[in-house]
Amino acid sequence: MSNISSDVIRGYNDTMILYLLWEQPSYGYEISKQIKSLSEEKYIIKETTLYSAFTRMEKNGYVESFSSDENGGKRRTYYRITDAGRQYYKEKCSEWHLTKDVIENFIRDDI
Amino acid sequence: MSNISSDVIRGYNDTMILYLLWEQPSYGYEISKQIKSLSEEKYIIKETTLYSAFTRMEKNGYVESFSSDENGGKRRTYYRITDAGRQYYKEKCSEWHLTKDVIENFIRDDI
DNA sequence: ACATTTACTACGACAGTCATAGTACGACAG
DNA sequence: CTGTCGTACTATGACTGTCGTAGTAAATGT
Repeated sequence: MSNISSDVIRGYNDTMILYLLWEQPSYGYEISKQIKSLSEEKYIIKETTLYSAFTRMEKNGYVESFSSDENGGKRRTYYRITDAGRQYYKEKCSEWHLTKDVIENFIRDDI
Repeated sequence: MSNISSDVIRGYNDTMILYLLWEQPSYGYEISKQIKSLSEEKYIIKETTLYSAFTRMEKNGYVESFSSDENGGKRRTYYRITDAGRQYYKEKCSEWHLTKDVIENFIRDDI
């Protein structure tokens, strides 16, 4: 039974996160659950990977964080995608098509 | 202009190499040129990456090496895919389909 | 009341890639 | 016959993203 290896997805975690932030800000735990459900449980991002992605992307200016000044509920750190982040996401999307085409030249379906 | 980032392909270098070894043994320089041409110049594997992949895969039993006892020409180290290597390659192929499906849930084409 | 879920943070290890550098042989041009 | 280019590697060390492990702490469920 072959599983998703993280080496494969490496470099697309950021993309997945940005996809989910595209419409509205969100925070770690929610993102992680959305990745799980959108991928039909096939990919579960590790917590450390996720949070370090946030930190990295904030440093790169792809997201910005703000605290929930709530009104009950736990304190959370929300992340909002920036324009640079949207740009980066778009680049990753077109890169994806390229990459997919390249890799598929090396995949056999007939074995 | 978006380029193939090696982070994406990371974890598929081995697969590409094994694909090329499937029919007959080959050696570093040739493999590297085949990857370049099969990918239509879109992906050029770094020499160090390639040779360290060979070493790793030999250690893992996916390939075995032998020297060309040639007959003129330069001395080369050839690699031959093993049964374990074929098995591994097949697993990577089915993993690829899974991975592709997962990632595509996070790619927008309409932006 | 106690366990589980939520929501993180810290730290260090590891693997694969990459930049850089160097070796060495053969072919071919001028 | 000398120098450059293409071939065919090896060595070393840095870097990046992921992951294992651990710990904290508030909120929610039973």
